[in-house]
Amino acid sequence: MRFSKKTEYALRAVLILADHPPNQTLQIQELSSISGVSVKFLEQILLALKKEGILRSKRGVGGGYQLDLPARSITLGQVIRVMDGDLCNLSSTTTSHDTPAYAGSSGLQTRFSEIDTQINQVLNDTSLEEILSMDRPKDVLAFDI
Amino acid sequence: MRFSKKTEYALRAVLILADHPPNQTLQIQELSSISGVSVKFLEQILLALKKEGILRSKRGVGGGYQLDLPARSITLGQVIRVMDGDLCNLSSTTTSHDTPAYAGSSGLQTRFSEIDTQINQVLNDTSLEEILSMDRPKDVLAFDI
DNA sequence: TTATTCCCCACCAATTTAATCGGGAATGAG
DNA sequence: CTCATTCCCGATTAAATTGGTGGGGAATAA
Repeated sequence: MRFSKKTEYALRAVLILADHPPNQTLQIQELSSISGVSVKFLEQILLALKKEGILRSKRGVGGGYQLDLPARSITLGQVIRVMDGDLCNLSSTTTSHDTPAYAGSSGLQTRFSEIDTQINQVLNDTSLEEILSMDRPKDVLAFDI
Repeated sequence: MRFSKKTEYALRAVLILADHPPNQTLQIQELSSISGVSVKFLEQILLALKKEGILRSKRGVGGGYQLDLPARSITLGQVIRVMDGDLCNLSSTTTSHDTPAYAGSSGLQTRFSEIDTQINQVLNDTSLEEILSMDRPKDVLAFDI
């Protein structure tokens, strides 16, 4: 059980955007060279993120992408969910008529849904801003002056 | 991000075995019809579980499979790990030479490793017995007499 | 009206997942 | 001993998903 490349690339992209001034747009070409993801593949990802209201974009000269919300209020959970859908899902794999005994142990369902909730709590509680500040804790440096 | 069929079927199988008297063996044919999983596919799964010491088996007439440990001391984590390997790994998705800026935000790594720990705690803390008692809480009924 | 930049959909290749097939080896009954 | 039974095991195949490409269309602003 791991995260897909798409999810990983999406996280790279939004972190790059979060690391730039909020009213500056970045073109897909720039995002591509910074993140190391091909323009065409990134395109799919950015469009999906846009459709979900995480990014906004502008066409034509001087256009590009930017976050549609402050980095403080975009969470890992939101981004991941756009790309990968539900986390920790067991029941979605069972088809409609396929319900023999033990196909869906309700106890099992319950446990997995609890786990799902826990994961989501952590992911929905971590903002892009928080990730950035973990990467370069400049606040801490202030104390060294 | 979801669990594979193999994992799901493995969980079905061990729950069925956990729901039978500990010293009774079930043949693969029975497990197949109860769980709704084909004999041949189930075979792969049971052999993997056996190799990891979760099941034991006996060949010939009257043979079959049974848990190699009490249901109380087999956890969801053990079963899932046999089928799917590591849970929730992000760092493994980045290849060696592929490390441009933002490829590995250390803050992101840290957060994901925290999440991984949390998931494992829940999964390693839930036994088959516990799942069964969630499915049919007969202890609760005793109070109604 | 034209260069620029995002938008959209279809396609392809590689990998992984799901499942099947055809025997082989241990076990115990007779 | 031999034979039915039941697990063991590797190879193969089919379907689905993932990762990635390509080509053209639509908005925007100079």
